[in-house]
Amino acid sequence: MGETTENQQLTPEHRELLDQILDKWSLQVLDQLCGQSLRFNELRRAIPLVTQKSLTTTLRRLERNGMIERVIVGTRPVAVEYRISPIGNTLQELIDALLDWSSERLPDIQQARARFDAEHG
Amino acid sequence: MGETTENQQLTPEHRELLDQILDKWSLQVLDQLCGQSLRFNELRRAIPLVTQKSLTTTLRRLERNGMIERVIVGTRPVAVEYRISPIGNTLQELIDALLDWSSERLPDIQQARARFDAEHG
DNA sequence: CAGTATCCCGAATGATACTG
DNA sequence: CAGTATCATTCGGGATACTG
Repeated sequence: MGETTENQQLTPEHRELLDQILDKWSLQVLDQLCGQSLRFNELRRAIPLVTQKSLTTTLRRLERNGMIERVIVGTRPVAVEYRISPIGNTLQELIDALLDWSSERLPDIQQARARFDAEHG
Repeated sequence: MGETTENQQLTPEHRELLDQILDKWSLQVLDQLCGQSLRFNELRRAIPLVTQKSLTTTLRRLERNGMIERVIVGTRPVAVEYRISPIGNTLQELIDALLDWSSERLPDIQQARARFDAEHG
């Protein structure tokens, strides 16, 4: 606390990365894969409103960034399991922190929204 | 560690909130307002590529969610200062943690990307 | 200065059909 | 089952012009 806390700069590179792993669907996928492996259609059922295409895109991007791992189970038809990776696991803690934060602050935020909506049209 | 860590659920309400404050422009605005008040055009100049419209939209949404405060300085023409709010300040720590995380993990992630890109087309 | 109001286009998303 | 391919659509963002 006595030190000047050295804040990181938000470079384009960081921003791009965070954009790719903190977006709407990615958060829900990572949330689902927290602690359990799931197959494509299991994920699809677990995440309301996601389309096949959006889910595929999201999974590919998360895999490309090393956040999740795609494991092919060579059964007939063929099964694919998705699970969190070691890197992704380190991100989980931060996402949990964000969820804790939003749980804690949501009442204040809803109040702020109500006040804003009342003051403006 | 001995306890089962009780993970928060990512409800639609939480997801919507995080979507509104962790998006591309919001992160950059919050980053800029960390530790200093800035005016509209100062923000605009500080954030490359942002348009007037996108900046306005972002600022309104952050204000509505109680993350920033809009202070009208009643000079002639009129000046408006934007600054981080108390709630927004609690979010700053988490954003800093995300930036630290991405700085730390970026090499691994770039390696994962290279491997993915090599294995796929 | 700090916006609002329009128009408009391209990227992202959805719907549908098909495949290893 | 786990996708890919294609087409249709929407919608956020950009460009531009105007205002308190």
